[in-house]
Amino acid sequence: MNSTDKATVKAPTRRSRAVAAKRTAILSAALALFSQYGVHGTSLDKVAEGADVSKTNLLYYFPSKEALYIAVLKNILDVWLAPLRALREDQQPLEAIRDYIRLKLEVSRDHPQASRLFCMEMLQGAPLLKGELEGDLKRLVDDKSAVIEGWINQGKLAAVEPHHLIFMLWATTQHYADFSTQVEAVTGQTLNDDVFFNQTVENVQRMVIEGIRIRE
Amino acid sequence: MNSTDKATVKAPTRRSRAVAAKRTAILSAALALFSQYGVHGTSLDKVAEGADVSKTNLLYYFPSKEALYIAVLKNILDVWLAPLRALREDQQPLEAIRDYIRLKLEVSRDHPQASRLFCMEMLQGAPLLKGELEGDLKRLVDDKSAVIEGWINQGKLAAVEPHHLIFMLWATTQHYADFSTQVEAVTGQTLNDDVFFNQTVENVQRMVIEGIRIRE
DNA sequence: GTCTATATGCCGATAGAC
DNA sequence: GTCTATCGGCATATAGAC
Repeated sequence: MNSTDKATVKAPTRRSRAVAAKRTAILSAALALFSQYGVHGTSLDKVAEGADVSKTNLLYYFPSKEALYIAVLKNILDVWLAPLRALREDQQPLEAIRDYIRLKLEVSRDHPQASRLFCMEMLQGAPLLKGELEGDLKRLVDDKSAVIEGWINQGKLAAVEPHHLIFMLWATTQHYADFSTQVEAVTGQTLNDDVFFNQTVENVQRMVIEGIRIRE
Repeated sequence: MNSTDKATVKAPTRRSRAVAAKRTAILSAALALFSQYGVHGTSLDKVAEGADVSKTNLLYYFPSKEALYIAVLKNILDVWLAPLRALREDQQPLEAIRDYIRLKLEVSRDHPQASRLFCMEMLQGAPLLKGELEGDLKRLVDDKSAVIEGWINQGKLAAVEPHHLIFMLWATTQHYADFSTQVEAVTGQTLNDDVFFNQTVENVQRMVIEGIRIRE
């Protein structure tokens, strides 16, 4: 900590802002590289270069590569979970799910690196996130499963296992970020193309919604 | 996966069989490690140890780490694509898709490492598979899209973009292999559990099928 | 085909001046 | 906080004997 300035804690000084900016620059460069080459495939040299700082300086802000990686993961977890947090029982279920799909596809379009890094961590068994998964995430999913269960009991939704519905929502929306290379190879298009984005939103919404709608 | 080595075209001697066995042992150990730790996170030492050969010996069979990685990828591509290849227009569409989902979930259960390594490669932009993706895979997907299009034109399937339906099938089924850590953290169960496996098959089938069924 | 020994390069992290 | 210099370790790959 900076002992020369007692006001550091309250009002951010010019210096502390510069420090914060450097931290975010490093985190951003790390996310870009980790998500493409993996943690082991990325050297601190490259991260430093991407953030325009020296490697030694980087290690001043983050004491080790693992510490940096954990910081990156913590940063993106919120973005990733935000759409699910937004699900609430007082909404109309089909509208809520329609909204969720659009939101999550926006995340896939606007934060593909976060999505991919998260996926990569999961593939490896989530050694650094296992705690969060079994704690916070499980609670969140249990909570939202109860919401879905409620909708089903009110006859507003077809009887499906809530967990599997949540997995389907996750899988179908993330796919466009995580497998964007494949999507592009096959369709020749990207979510960044507005027409393709809207077509994707509508198709995913329709298939999922029709699959869980109640019919008379 | 269980394909025998074709290096010796005529009569396989005892020696050539031993050689083939070593190659597959190395490929198998490499798949297990690469899919968990990534290529960069795995040393040839560990692969050699896993295959019970010396590192120098391993490098006799595969001249470099990259050559080994490519060999592993080529091996699993077929397994991964087999279910899609099985889609044929003369089938009843809903039956065909129901079968596809079960087949692909069996792959997720029985070859999770292949699924994960494939996913990992995709996340990184598929530098070594891009050629295959834009060639063979694109042709296969175009072909199967035409099949789906045919079903739609015959009024046997709801009007959806075939590509998005294929992506949905891929995404929902692979999820249980690629994100098995998360699935297990949330549900406490695995596809290896027969009850959970069947529940998964039924739920995915129902949600997807209901989403694309034609109703009067 | 299989081994021992080793060349060679990179990378994470530390020491210490300023 | 930032720099230069460097240590120590590990990993890929090769050389050469058997």
